[in-house]
Amino acid sequence: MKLITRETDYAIRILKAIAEKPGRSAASIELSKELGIPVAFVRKILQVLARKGPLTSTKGKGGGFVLTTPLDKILLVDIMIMFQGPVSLGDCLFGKKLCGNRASCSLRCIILELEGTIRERIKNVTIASL
Amino acid sequence: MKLITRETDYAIRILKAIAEKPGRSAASIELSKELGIPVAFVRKILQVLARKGPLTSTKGKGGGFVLTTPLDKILLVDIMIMFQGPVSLGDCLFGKKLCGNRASCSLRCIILELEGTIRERIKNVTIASL
DNA sequence: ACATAATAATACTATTTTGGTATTATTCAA
DNA sequence: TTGAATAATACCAAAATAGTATTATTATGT
Repeated sequence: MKLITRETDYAIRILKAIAEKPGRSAASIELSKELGIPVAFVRKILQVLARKGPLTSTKGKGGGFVLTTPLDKILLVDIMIMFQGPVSLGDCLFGKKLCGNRASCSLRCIILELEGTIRERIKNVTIASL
Repeated sequence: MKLITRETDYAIRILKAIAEKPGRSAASIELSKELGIPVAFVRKILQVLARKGPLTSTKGKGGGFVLTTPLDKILLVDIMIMFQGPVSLGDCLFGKKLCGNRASCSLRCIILELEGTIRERIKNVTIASL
């Protein structure tokens, strides 16, 4: 079981790589080579980051991606949410039904409690700190 | 993302159902009907429980499964391990390689720390308590 | 203006994990 | 000795994750 998925991990690496090139824009091919991630996949991730997140893109020759937010203002959780959805341990096993005694289901309580612990722990973790 | 998987959940229900029939053995069809889980799947789970765990089976007519350990001596973790493997949040994204700076990778540290928290929290949870 | 080098958008394919089924062999007891 | 049960194992299906390919659009240098 994975707390962070491959895409999230790549996204973090990509953000860090871009941050190392201040003042200019990073092209997907460049990032691909540098990080050893397939170009097409890098692009896919860059698109998500540009649409929902802390990058802007410029098209055309000499174009590429630029950070709009410094790494120490980008939260890990937000990247996780972009690529994996909200942090949750309880992802409904049964889509609400079947378990009639959900409210009193102590296993569920434990899971929710642990979920809270995780959320709390990573709440303030920035990309810069990684 | 799920802390416990469907099989684990079913296994717990099955154990509890069997415990409610003390002194006699429970047949898979009976459990299937009672819990609304497909027979074949119940059997598969029962087999694992009988092989690695806290059940014995008797074959032939009137056979079925019987608890060999009371529910308050069966740990949730052990059931989880049977059906999902060891509790872990870091399941290798890259099979050891790629991330050269693993030792100092602070994300990994956070994940391992949280993993420890989870382990600690569920360490003593028994099936009886659920 | 136009060609070209870049990204944008999206749809598709592949792999892995999880969930579930089916089939055949074995065992026990009436 | 036969039939009702489990044992064992191999198979199939759906969903999630990982990755690719294809086509459209945009911007810039000449």
